[in-house]
Amino acid sequence: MPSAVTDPAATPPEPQTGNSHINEERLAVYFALSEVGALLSHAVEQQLRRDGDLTYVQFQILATLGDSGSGSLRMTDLADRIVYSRSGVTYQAGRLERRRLISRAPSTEDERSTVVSLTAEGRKLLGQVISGHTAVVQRMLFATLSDDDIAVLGAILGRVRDRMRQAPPRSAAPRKSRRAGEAGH
Amino acid sequence: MPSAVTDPAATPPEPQTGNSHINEERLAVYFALSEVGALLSHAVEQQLRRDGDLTYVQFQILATLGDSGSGSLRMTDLADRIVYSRSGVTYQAGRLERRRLISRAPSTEDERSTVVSLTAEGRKLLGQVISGHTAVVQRMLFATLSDDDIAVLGAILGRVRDRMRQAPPRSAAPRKSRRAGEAGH
DNA sequence: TATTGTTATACTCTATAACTATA
DNA sequence: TATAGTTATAGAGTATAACAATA
Repeated sequence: MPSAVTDPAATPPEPQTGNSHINEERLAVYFALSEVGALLSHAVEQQLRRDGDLTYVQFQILATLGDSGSGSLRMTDLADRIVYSRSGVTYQAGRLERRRLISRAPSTEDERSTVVSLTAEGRKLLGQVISGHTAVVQRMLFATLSDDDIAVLGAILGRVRDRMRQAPPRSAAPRKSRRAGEAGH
Repeated sequence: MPSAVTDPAATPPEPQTGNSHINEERLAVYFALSEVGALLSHAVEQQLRRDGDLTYVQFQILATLGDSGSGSLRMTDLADRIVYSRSGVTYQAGRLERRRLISRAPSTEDERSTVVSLTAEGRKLLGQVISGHTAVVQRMLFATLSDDDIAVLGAILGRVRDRMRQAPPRSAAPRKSRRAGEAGH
């Protein structure tokens, strides 16, 4: 990672109160987190592709369906759960449907809606893929750590995650409102 | 995150020796790490786009050049540093060159090579963007944590990262050799 | 009128291989 | 022959808006 980030000429003009600002140690932690996240997601994506020829989003769709008791969801609800745009879900659902991993049918209750369902084939593939998924995570992430490490890591990351979820997207100027279409990365 | 991952029918058939396998707590830690990584990188990408209309890869290119004393690198060296395919770097360099943030010129030493250089404009933009970059990381990641937390987190993640770097891509069957073309996500 | 989902369009990015030129 | 870089091609994914059907 470039150390240009620590260039004094480039640091923000905030008051340096000692522990309120980025320093070398914090940068190193940030880079470590970035790299671990990137390596882990890369490994997971490789595994998903190898074991099921699935992208991460496609896996998310199958897993979300598999997780919903009935195995079925409306397109909109699916999009909301995985935080993805509707047209994006339509596109991905089209690909999964071609492979017979899901099926789509109009809802009987509300004829505007489309209900997506996991097929038997889709459920089977999901089971196969999840097993490799957990194996990768165990090998890449947990094999290195003691139970204490895991507990501490979980406590810290849980706190950061909760804070991030609340954090407004900007310091000032709250956005008009969050639109579904913005969600798709 | 779907709990289908914890479905007993889907767990790998490994011996459950107590601390060698994924359990609920570990899954929660994995999900927290994934979510923190995703939220952080999403926030960083938003910031880069907002403050400089740059993608992360483009920022990496500028930062890597800015970090190299001279502000210049060969295309191949640049590709190696940011772990990206050559044709991908050619494509991104084309975009950055159109915006006059970098320039390309044939090398005088080896006429096969192209030397990429940060322009004054590119250096200026880099400085502007980095300041927002560190601010985002401070706000999203470190504002929540004590100095102790940061130290512990750094120690654990550093260990995981070192291990991940060594880890062979598969359990068995080592690949023929790592090709540059594979690196570009 | 609002909502659900699809489609059309255009653009970005990636992967692969072919290609030019220099060494 | 090998290396450096570009280009051509095709495909995946995304964002936007327009659209038809239903509520």
